[in-house]
Amino acid sequence: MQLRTLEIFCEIARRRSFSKAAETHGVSQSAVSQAVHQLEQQLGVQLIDRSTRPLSLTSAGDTFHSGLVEILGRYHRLAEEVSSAGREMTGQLPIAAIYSIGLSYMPDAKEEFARLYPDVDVRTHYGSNEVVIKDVIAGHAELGLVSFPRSSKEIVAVAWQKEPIRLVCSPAHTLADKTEVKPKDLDGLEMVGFESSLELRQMIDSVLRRSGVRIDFQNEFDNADSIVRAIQVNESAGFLPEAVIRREAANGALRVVACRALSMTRPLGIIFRRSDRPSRAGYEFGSMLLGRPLEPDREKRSSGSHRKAATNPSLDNQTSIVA
Amino acid sequence: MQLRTLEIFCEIARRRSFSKAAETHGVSQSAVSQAVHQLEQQLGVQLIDRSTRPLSLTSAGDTFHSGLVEILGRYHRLAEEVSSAGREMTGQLPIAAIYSIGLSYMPDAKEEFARLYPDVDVRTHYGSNEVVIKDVIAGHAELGLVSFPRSSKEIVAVAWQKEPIRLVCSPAHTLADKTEVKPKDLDGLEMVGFESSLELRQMIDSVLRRSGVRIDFQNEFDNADSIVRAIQVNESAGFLPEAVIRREAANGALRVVACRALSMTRPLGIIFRRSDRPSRAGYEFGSMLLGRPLEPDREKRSSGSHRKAATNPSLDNQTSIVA
DNA sequence: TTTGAATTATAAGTTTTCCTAATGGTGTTT
DNA sequence: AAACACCATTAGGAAAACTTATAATTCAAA
Repeated sequence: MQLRTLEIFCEIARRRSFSKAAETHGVSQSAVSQAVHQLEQQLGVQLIDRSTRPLSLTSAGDTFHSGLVEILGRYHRLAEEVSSAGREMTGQLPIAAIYSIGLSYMPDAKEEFARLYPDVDVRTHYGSNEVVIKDVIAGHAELGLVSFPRSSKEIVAVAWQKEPIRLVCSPAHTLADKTEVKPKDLDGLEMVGFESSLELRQMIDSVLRRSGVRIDFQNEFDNADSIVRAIQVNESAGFLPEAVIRREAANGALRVVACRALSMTRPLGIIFRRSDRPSRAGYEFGSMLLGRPLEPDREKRSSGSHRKAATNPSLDNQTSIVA
Repeated sequence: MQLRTLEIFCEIARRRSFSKAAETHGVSQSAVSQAVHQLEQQLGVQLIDRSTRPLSLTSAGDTFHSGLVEILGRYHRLAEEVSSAGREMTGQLPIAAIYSIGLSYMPDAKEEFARLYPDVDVRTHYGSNEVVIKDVIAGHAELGLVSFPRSSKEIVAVAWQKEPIRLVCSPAHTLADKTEVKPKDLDGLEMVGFESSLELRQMIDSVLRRSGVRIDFQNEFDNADSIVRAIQVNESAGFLPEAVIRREAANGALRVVACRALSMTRPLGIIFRRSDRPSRAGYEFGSMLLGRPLEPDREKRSSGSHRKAATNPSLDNQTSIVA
C-alpha cells in the first residue's frame, strides 16, 4: 500500500472530487481513479459512493477517512521530527526566483532571514519561470519562486500571493494624461507585450478577449525588463506585473493607468521537490515568506453553503479579475 | 513512500537484522537494503548504524521506530475495522490443505466451526503442499494448511504447530518387536520414503546424515498414503508424520518404533494471500485453528540476554530435534 | 594477522507497478 | 434532450521495485 494513495483518498474526501484531488497531487485523474479502486479492492469495501454528484463517502469511507487524517498527521509529525535531526540551520540555501520577484521581494526577505538565521548562506539565482522550475527539479535550488505555480509529480506548489498586473505607458503616450480609462478606450491600440507562449500573456489575451478589446502587440519579449525599455523607447504601452514597474512608476519614467474592468492578477507561488522535503532552512525561509507554515495547498471545504463562486472556477488558481 | 517499507524497517528494528526481516517479509535481502537506503535518503537521516554487529538503531532510528509501531498499529486496526464492514460471516469459505492435515485435523475443525458459524459453508480441497500453495496464490482457496510454511511476496505464512515424525514399520519387520532403538540399529536398513525433492525428505536425510545413519530408500513416493501401503506390502519401514499413521498405529497395522536421538518434527502452518486479507470467516477459522488471532509471525525479541540458542538458528522455522 | 563465516552494499537486468493519454459512460444542468 | 462535468476503463509506456550475482564489511577464530 502506497502512502500516497492514502493521502489521495483523504484529499478526495476533503474536496469531494477525484479530479481536484488529482490536480493537487500532480497526477492524472485516471491515476487517482485507479488508486482508489485498488484501495477499495484491498480493503474489500466500497469507500466512495459514485452514484451521486458530488460524490459522497460511504460509512466505511467516512470511518476510514477520519482515522487516516489522524494517522497521516501523526506520521508527518514523526517524519518531520526524525528528519529534522539531520537538518541543521547552517550551510547554503540555494533559491531560484523569477526576475520580478527577485527584484521586488527577495532583497528584503534575505535581509530579514539573515537576521533570524545568520548561519545560513542564502544563494539566489534568477531566471525565467521555466528555468526556475528546472532548477528545482534538478535539485540546484531547494525552493523556487514562480508565477502560475502548479504541482506536478516532481513538484509541490504552494500559493503565495496574487500580484496585480498594471497597465502602464510612456509619459509621452496618449493614455499618459488619463488616470482612469475604459476598456473601449484601449481598442485597437499598439502595445508591447510578452511572448504569446508565456502563461501571463495568455491570461492577458483571454481577459482582453472577454472584454472585447483588441490590442495589437507588435513587439513581444520573453522578459519584463525588455518590455519596460521598449515601452520607454517606443513611447508605447503594455501590461506588466506591479513589482516590475514600481520604481519606474515612482520616479515618473512610466505612468500607471487604471482600468478597473481589466484588473488582473497573476498568482505567485513557492515550489519545492516532492521527493525529498526541503531542509530546515528552506522550510523556514518559505514559511517566513508565506507568513504561515510551508505546506501544500489545501482548499478549505465550503462550509455547508452551496453558492457558487462568482469567478470561473476553472481559473481559480490561475488568474482572477479583481472587481 | 511504501507502507511496506515502514513495516520492513520496524521488522529490522525488532530483529536487528536486514536478512531476517527480509525473510519474514518474503523478499530478498537486497530489496530490504535498498528500501532502507531509500527511506533514509528521503528522511535525510541515518536510521541504522551498520558499523556494528548486530546492527543498532541511531537515535533518530529509535525515535522513528517507536513512532512507527504506534502508527502502523493504528493503521492496521483501522483497516481491519473498515474492511470488516464488507465481510459477512456467511457464504463459502474455500480452504486448501495437505492430505495429512485434511485427514487428521480438518474434520474436527470443520465441525467446531460449523457450530460457531452455521452460515459459513466451509469447502475443503486436499492436495500436495505445492498444490495448496498454488491454490492460495490463485485465489481458489482463502486459507492454506501446509507443511514447512514460508512467507513469500504473494503469501503470508503463520506457524501453527510442529508435528512429530515417527519411525514406523510393518508388524513383520525386524524392528517391530523393539520399542526403542538406537540410531546405529538403523544403519544400512532399507526403507520406503518420500521423493528426495520434497522438503520433508530433505529434512529427514539431513538428520540421518548428522547421526551417521545410512538408510537405503529404495522406494520413493510423493505422498504419505502410498508410503504407508508400501510399508505394509513390502514389510518395510519408514519415517512418517504422526497424523498419517495414527489410525494404523492404533489398530496394529503399523508399529511405531521410538528412536530418541532421531526425533524430528515438521512445522505446519497456515498461509493466505498477502494482497487481500482473508475474509472475516477465513480469519475466524484460522484463529480457531491457531488458538490465537491469525496474524503474521513475529519473533519475540530476546530480552537482554545474549545467549545463543542451542539449536542451529538457520533451521529454526524449518525443523527441530526434540531432545 | 589471516582466514572464514555471516552479513550488508552494490550492480545489472528483469518484473511489476504505476501513470498517462485517449475514450466511453453516467449523473447534472440548462 | 443536449451539453457539460465528472469518473471508469483500456492499452501502452515510464518508473519503481525486486532478484540474482557479486563485492565489501564486520566479527571471530585460527
